[in-house]
Amino acid sequence: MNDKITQAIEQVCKQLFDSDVVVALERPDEQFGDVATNVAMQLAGTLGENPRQIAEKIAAGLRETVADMVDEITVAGPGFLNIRLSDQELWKATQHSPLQKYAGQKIVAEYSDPNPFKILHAGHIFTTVIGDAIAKLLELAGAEVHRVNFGGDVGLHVAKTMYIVLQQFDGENPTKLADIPEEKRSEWIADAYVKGHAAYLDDEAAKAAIIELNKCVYQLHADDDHDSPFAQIYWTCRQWSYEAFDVFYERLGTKIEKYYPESETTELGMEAVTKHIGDVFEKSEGAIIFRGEKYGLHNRVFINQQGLPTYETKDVGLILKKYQDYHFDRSVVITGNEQEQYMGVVLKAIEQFLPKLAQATTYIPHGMLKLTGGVKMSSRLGNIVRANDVLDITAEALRESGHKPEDYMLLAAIKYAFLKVRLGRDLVYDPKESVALEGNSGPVILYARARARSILKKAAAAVDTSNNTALEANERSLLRKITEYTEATNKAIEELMPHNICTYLYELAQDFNRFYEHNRVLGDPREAVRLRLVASYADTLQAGLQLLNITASDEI
RNA sequence: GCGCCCGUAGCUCAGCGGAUUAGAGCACUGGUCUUCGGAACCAGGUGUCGCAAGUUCGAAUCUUGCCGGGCGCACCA
Repeated sequence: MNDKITQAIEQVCKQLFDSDVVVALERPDEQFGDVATNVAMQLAGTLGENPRQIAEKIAAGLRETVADMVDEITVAGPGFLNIRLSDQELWKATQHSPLQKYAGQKIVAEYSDPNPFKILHAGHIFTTVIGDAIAKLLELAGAEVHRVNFGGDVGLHVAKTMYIVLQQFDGENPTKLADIPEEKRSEWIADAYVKGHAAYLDDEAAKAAIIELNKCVYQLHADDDHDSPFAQIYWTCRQWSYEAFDVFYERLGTKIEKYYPESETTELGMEAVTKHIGDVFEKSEGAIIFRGEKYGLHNRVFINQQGLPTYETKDVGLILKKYQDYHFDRSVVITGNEQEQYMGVVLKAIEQFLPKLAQATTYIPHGMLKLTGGVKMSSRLGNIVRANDVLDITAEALRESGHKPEDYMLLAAIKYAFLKVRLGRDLVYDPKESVALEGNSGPVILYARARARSILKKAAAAVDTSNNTALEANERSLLRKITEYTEATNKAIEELMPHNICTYLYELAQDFNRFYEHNRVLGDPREAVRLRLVASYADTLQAGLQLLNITASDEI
């Protein structure tokens, strides 16, 4: 619909002024019309004419070419061109056709990134929900999306965990693994990490032992060792971590199709970095570094003094590995913004020897998750808020408000709360507010949808889809709001920011509530048309919720 | 010290260059309705849009400086 109007305006401008302006349509205040454009003001500069006069000329031309689609075309203010569509065109506009910005593209979306040998913390649930919503947006825009994550199965944190495990097992005794009950595995690993981390900080001997273990873990991978007692413990613990991730993702309603462990990216990374010592990387104090300061960035170590790859090199390997596996058109990487500058350095380094891969990468940083009261959650400290804690405090909030903490409601509350603020901002999470039955919350949207579905179920009349019934002003107003879904999703796609969807859904629900309060549907002479409105409204809410990966229910 | 991000009503946030009064929700106050799911609707009012300059016909929105907060700055991830 908008395409036709846009084309018509461009055509008229071409005919009248021989101008090739690109027309951008906006959504004006309702009193002015359904769509508007400021082309006349743009043209005024180049043509040296009064923008209002230009607008009048364009309006006259348009009245000829799009007469069948519009009710009224007016000129207002400094030269805005306002167009009021016909009812039929508005109905057509409820058939949403999202911007196909990524049509036919294969996109690898990396997010969540939990580390095996550690526990999932609150930040992971946040980043996973955000990553999921972005993946959904990419799919809506026509992409084939592959969801992957990246986690450290080698490195100091692994050595810290293994140090305590070995202590508890009285050495390399894999048979002791059987003593750990299945349901206690992730807690047990988490606990070992926390203790290992503390030992590393407090105890010099432990620190030395952990550094040694770190090398052992790298060696284990180099040797492809699956048989030694040490290796058996290592691989089993890694597997247990991955199983815990599977459970977590399933509960959140997502599926990560591939877990990239760092161990599988080190070789490719080392190869690439080593190959470019001299032209891209350089030696410094016994390490191999990238001199980011040449580009206004930080210098970073890629291979440390012991000859081991740092995270930087593993990330270089990761992008190569992803490309080997998928031959993607675009790689989207989503992480917390504390890594933003780090990422800048890695991408700049990659740009030096693989410019195409760097250009095909979209990095999306998001903010930090905080609890009400401003408590920040750290992944390094032992006293962290765990991912499950977030689910638990939300369940508790539901109970306190007198509701069953069913998962669909729990997740709707959490996901919506996480997604409703502009991407990039820190989020202050208030579980009470997230489950609130009023205000801009997930449960409110769920309820709004359930209510609309209930009306439709009770309806006796057939829905009037004829376009023969002229709409009343308040009906038309609601319909207009429903058609805005397309703009909301397009904006979300364009910016890759899901909060646009939340903002819109809430506005829509508010508008509907107002309409519904003052207009009867069932039993009213206008029931048939109004049912069509209610159905369209319910469908729109449903589409929006799906985009946010929120599951709705008809019975609440 | 340098760099990146952020600063909008008491609180949580939209708005991120255009239509002379900057919007929601929460909280607070009053009202409507024997309610198609009342988890509703209506009314009531607060803001030097951190501060100051600049660009523009026009700035919460762009630029610069300052103030305040968060994060990052070499062998952790």
